Amino acid sequence: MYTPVMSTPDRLIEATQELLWERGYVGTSPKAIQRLAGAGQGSMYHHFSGKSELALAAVTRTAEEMRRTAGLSLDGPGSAYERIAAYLLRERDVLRGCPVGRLTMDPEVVADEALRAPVDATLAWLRGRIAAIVQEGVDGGEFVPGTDPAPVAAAVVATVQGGYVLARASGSSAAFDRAVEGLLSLLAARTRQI
Amino acid sequence: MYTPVMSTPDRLIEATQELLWERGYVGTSPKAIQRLAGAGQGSMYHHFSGKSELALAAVTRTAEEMRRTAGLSLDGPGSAYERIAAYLLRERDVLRGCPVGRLTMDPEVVADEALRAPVDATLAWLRGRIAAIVQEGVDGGEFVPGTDPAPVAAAVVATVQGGYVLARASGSSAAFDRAVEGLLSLLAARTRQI
DNA sequence: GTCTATATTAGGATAGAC
DNA sequence: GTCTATCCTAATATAGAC
Repeated sequence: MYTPVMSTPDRLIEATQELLWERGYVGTSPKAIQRLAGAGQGSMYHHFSGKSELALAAVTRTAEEMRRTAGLSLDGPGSAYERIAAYLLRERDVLRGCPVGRLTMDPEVVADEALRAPVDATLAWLRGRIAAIVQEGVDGGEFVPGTDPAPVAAAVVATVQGGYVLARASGSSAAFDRAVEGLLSLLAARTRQI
Repeated sequence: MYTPVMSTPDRLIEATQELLWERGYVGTSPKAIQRLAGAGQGSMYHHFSGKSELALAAVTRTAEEMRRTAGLSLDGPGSAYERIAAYLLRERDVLRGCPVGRLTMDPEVVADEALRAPVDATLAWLRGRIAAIVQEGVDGGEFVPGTDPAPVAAAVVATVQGGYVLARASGSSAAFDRAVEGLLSLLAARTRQI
């Protein structure tokens, strides 16, 4: 039977994704990547020019994956409120935080235009997608008129990103859940029965 | 005339505060601290046992300062909504992010009980203080009944922390302002004229 | 208290053999 | 493609002189 082993470049990228999520760019060393990928020094430098090139590949892939995951909730069935709630309430490994948002705290990521670009694009896409859903809700009479899509969408995304901060500070996912609960209660007050 | 020069320990702590804010624990080296503080190697190790002890002093001080700053808005004049708005809208160096919240993305901080404790305590205090203000607002008839203080407070703090993430991702403070605007618009809808 | 030496390990990569 | 050898700098201290 055919055994689909991941290629060395793929294993290296995946290991880098893991480490960037856990420790950030500054805290991730080439040696740690090699160890986690089960690849040798020479192997890594054969496939990639160095840490920064690997990081770019990893961040790009993580960003794609996040869009796909978020899309599952946002493009699902239900009213506008329900889809936003589905996004906020979906299963998460809260204490690990967001693999994309986390990178914004890394000085080297923010300083590197190429590394920051996919991070920016992903969060901008997320805000835009949620704003479009809010707009649908306003147009369909689900949200009360005067509900401004872009600010509400920014608040939704910020609540998630900030929820991770609260959870990691307290060592418990409860704080994340609380923040989401708070935002949803405020948002629910802007809906009308339709 | 008396010239109040900061003591070497104080300069070391302040330099560490700066670097932890900018680069996190993992990204901050003893050498960088010494350079920024204008202190020698031996001097630093004379006053502190090492990086971790210095970091603890710095984090503790940063946490105190954050409470004081937040208190200025939250304990100020005005209605409950106005004080929360004052907190959300106060002058900030948005692109630098939160010196306390930032630390939650650092694996070594989260792993170290002593370092995480002041971070946790500060954010918990902030949530509690805001929840108390929301409760006042409910009791005084300013917020509609059924407004649940703790979740709303968590959402407020999460919006700020997440707003920093959005701002740093986009390289502009506009995203932070948007998120705050969105949350305030939702919160305003829960107020009644009194 | 501060300085200079010294030590050990890791970070980040290049060179060339296999 | 992968491995080992080698290189240079930084990280994080300790030791002892001044």
